[in-house]
Amino acid sequence: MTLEKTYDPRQVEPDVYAAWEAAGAFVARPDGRPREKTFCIVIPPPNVTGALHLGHALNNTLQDVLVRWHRMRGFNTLWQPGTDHAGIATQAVVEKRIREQEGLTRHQLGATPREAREELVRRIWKWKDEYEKRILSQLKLMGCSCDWSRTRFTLDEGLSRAVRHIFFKLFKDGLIFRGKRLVNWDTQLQTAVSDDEVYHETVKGHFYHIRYPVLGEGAEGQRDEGTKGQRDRGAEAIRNAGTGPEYVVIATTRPETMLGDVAVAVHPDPERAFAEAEDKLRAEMAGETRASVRAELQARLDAIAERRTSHLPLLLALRDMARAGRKLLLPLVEREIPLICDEWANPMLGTGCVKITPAHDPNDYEVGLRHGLPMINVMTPDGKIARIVDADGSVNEHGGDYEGLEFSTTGRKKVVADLEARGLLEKIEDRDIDLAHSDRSKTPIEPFLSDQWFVRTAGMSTASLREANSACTTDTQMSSRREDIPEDIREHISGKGLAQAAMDEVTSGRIQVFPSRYAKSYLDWLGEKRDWCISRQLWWGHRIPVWSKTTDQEFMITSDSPLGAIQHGKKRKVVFEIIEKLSVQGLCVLRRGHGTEIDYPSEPERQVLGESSVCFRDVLDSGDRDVLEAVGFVEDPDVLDTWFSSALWPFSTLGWPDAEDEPKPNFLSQYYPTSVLCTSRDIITNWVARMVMFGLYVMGKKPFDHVYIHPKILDGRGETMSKSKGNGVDPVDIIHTHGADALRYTMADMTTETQDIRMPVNYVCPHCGKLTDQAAALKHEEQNRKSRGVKLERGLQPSDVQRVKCSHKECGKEFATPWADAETKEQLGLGRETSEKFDIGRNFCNKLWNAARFAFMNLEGTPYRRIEPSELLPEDRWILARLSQTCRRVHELLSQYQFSATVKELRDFFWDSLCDWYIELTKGRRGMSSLRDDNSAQAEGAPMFSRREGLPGDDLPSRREGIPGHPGQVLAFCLDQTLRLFHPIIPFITERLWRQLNEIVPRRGLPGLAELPDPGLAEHAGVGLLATAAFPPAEGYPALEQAVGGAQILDVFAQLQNVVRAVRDLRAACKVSPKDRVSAIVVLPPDQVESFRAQAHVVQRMAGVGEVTVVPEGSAQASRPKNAGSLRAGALRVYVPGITDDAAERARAMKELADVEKQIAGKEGRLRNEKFVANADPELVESERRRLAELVAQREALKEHLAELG
RNA sequence: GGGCGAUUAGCUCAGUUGGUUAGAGCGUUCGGAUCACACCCGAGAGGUCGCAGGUUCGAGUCCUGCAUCGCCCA
Repeated sequence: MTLEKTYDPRQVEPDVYAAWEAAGAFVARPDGRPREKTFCIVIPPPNVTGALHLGHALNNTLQDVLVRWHRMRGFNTLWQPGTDHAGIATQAVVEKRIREQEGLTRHQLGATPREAREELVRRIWKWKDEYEKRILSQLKLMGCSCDWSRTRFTLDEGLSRAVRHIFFKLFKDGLIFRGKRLVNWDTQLQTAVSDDEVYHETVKGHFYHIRYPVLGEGAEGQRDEGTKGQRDRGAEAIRNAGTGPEYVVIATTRPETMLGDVAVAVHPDPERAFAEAEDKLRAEMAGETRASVRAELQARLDAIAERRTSHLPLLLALRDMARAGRKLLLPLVEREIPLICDEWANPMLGTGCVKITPAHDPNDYEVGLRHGLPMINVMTPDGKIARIVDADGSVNEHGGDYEGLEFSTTGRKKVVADLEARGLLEKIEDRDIDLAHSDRSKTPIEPFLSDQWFVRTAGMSTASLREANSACTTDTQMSSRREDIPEDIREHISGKGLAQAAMDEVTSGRIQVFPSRYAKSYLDWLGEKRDWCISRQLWWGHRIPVWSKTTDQEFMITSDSPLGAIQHGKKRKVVFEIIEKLSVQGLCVLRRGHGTEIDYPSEPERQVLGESSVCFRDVLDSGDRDVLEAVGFVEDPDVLDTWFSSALWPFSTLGWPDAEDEPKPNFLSQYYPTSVLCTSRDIITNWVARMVMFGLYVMGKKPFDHVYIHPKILDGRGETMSKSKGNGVDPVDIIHTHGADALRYTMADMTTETQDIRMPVNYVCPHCGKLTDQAAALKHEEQNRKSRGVKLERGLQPSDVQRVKCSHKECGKEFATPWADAETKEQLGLGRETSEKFDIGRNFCNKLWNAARFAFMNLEGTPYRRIEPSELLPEDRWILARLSQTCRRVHELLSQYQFSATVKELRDFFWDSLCDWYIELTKGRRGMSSLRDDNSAQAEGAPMFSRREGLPGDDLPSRREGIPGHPGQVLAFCLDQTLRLFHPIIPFITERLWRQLNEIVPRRGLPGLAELPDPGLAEHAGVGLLATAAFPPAEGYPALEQAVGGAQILDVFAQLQNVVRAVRDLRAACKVSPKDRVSAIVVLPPDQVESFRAQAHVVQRMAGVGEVTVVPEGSAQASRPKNAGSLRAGALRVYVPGITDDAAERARAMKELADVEKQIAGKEGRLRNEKFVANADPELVESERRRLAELVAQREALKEHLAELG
């Protein structure tokens, strides 16, 4: 079986992966091995919205490196794979497709709401099946060594059960509640979206200044006299105002929200606010020297002074009016609203007064809570103006004019027009507005007051906790499962709060974060202990397992007996029975009173008017549903936030809750807590923090020991790659152009501790094969479109572009991008995406392939016998010392997640040391007899690795006698170790080469120095795969290192390398042809002469030197011959006679002299400095002196040399 | 507004607790069809380490301020 000259991944990867799978190499089995020898990673489940891009390729490459490394180290290893349903993202993508292809909304997919919902969900499952398949195949093509038999999906039955169980537990423990909250509302998708699904964009808008008439003192009384409804009530109010201003002017960018105004606020102490602003500016001024900045500060001070005159008196007057309880008349809807004092009103901005619309603005919402104001919602879920009600719930008689208009478009227009008609619009200013948009629908977000479910993450007092547990649960029949976690831990966690518990894991070091700086964002976020809104108004996801009913007078729940006390007329018995029956499976009841506050769980005996909710741990059968519905319970229509199920991933995938009842060891007991979570920084809060909270809460143990945060992949323009953005590059495209190992090698090589990795993207022209830069192509296309008059709101994304012109002049043909439709691809040819970056990996693989190929050509028949250290040549000793050192470093670096440094270390060993020096040196060696068995039929004395006659050095006396040593054994050993060390990073090629190595040199190692298990024997148990072979030891090979002279041989060889490089430099500078041999005279201290003779062949072979003469310093031959180049390396001097290009040699020597003098100057300066000599480490001072002496000697030699050159 | 990070060769990035002449890969220049590899081999050029101060015998590294860019949170 011979190897191709160039490595072709396509001929290797499929077979290798098939071999791994056939052998079950990735299948994990719980075997009770201790924690120290168990390694588990749960994959951050890719969402099924779309295919994976290079960001995922990075994420999964690094995980696979860690997993394979541990598997080879003999750990019981599990990499748990799976995918995530990604509620909103996936639903949005599928809905969008249905809209585009069929022109239907999700509500139109069925005759009834239930049918529509079922149809949409059915279609999303279809989508999911398609993309899950694609994603799993992408992971396999990358070489990921997951245990595929354990693949999970967040909506699987098992995982859904886990979701219901934890929801139930949280509900029962009083950590889940329902409340009205202001949320980010996507009016198109009609759902709340979380903050991280919102992006902000500055748009051109207006600042509307509106007059709100002030009602006269006692105006409230007048209202009762029946003037309500009078058309010109506003004008009347002004007349009634009597003293003080007639209007209050407020400014707003969203005038339509005024329909929901419930107050106008003014600062409680405007005087102080002015003073504080001025103090702050003066303080800045005091520390400032730059004139321009001072001028600017002064201008701002002047502006405040002016404002003091223009605005302050009015603001003070308004403040006093607010204190006096004066009211305003909200125009259009003619609602009386109070003037209030609140610090939210900024006296420095606009008019200094601010309208308060708690149901439509987050800040106003806070003000509303502070002042106990009503919250009037004036928008419908689909973004229209709602039926306007007033604070008491009565329908506002003027609201009809507006109801049904589009909220922020036609509604705004009419509001503004009507205000203008009434003379209440003072002015309109242009203004840039920061507007929140939904990432999913790209439409503006409206703050919206709605019912949502929350998880409480802050702590509760022990008392309220106990009450919560006793008041609301009926867990008489609960399984014994909860006892697995001691009650005090449960209580402790609930008591201090989930967030605090999760923070403590990190601050205590029980969970370590790499790089450590990311611990801060985790702690900062959790420190806010905000309630987590877990409901989403979607159809795709885990249905919230709660049924609710609005109660009336007859329907009562009391805490002492939640089962028996539900009364509902005649149906009482039925309800009792169903609830009792369900309670066996687990049930609890949450009481909730009126309004927005949660009436829970105090006042146990109070009659409740409002809503009762029942939570079920298990799925209801249809009979139970019917009964519940018959008595008026309604299933909650919402689904859970996707992160809720993701937060369970580390234990739900391992079989919780069922596994708790199974015999041990099982997957849960063996692999939880997992070892490391490997992800990118943008989901530290959404995901990592929540996994820790839920892991502690449910399992009583952290979910992982380490969190490793890797960089993000940016495209050529510096934008992060993302599925929804449309700039993701498919790793399969890279595998197509470069191979999976090249992809992985490059990924690992680029993974430093920085936060981002720039990845310029190219298209491969299908016509000429050359590359076209994507960023440039996009820019070009943008200009094209602009010149055609197309308006672009945002820059083009790769997914916006279907066709691109090859940027090479001689080609210039158009081709289709991966985002084009099938027809265009067919017509123009597909220009795949790739990146030149991956050439690094491809080139590396080819080098490895060829080095192995060379070795295989020469290693046939390599013996396996004991080697005495004295038989080894310097290069043998050196490469073995290097190998041992490399093993150690690789372990150190990988255990610190230093992937780039690991690759660099390995590359240096393999390419620079093994290929460029060691393998080159074996080419000059004879020694068939020692390479092969003595009784081998091969003739002795022939060159070992080269068929070429007359190599330089062949004529040396020692050569003819044959050089001792066992290069075959050493080389086979080094190659074996290299393949093992590289396997986690580039598994395919190493597996393939190792297979061949096993055929050619089945028994290898250095008996007596470093033993290796026989690949055919114990460690492989008949499998014979590198994927399950032993990784080189963490401590390297200490005995071997000692035998070959350890650190000393590294120094000796480094000096030899310097000599070789110096001679090569001289040859190149003086244009000596590579074909020509030169001779060399090496002058060195007498005591080193003998040992250097044993190394001379290195200089000969590596520097193209024919004859080496070694002479002691001071001897007759030690002076420089005529026409000789002169070089120096440490204590050693080299003359190379026969350099005929004097000018070149002079230039080279001059340059070297300048270099040396520069160094001398530096050292002299430093040593002349008494403080340096006094303060610096004495060893450092001494070495500086030594070095200076060497440099001075070198300078003298160079000067002499130059003088002779003339 | 608060936090985190970045700024080092033409490009992409390393640079450990401060200490030889600041490194690598790519690109570039010169030389090389050599017999494992031209996806290769050998040699070279290329940097006042973003700016301004400070600490120190000594600063790419530590401190302060500024500038530009990116991300996260308000």
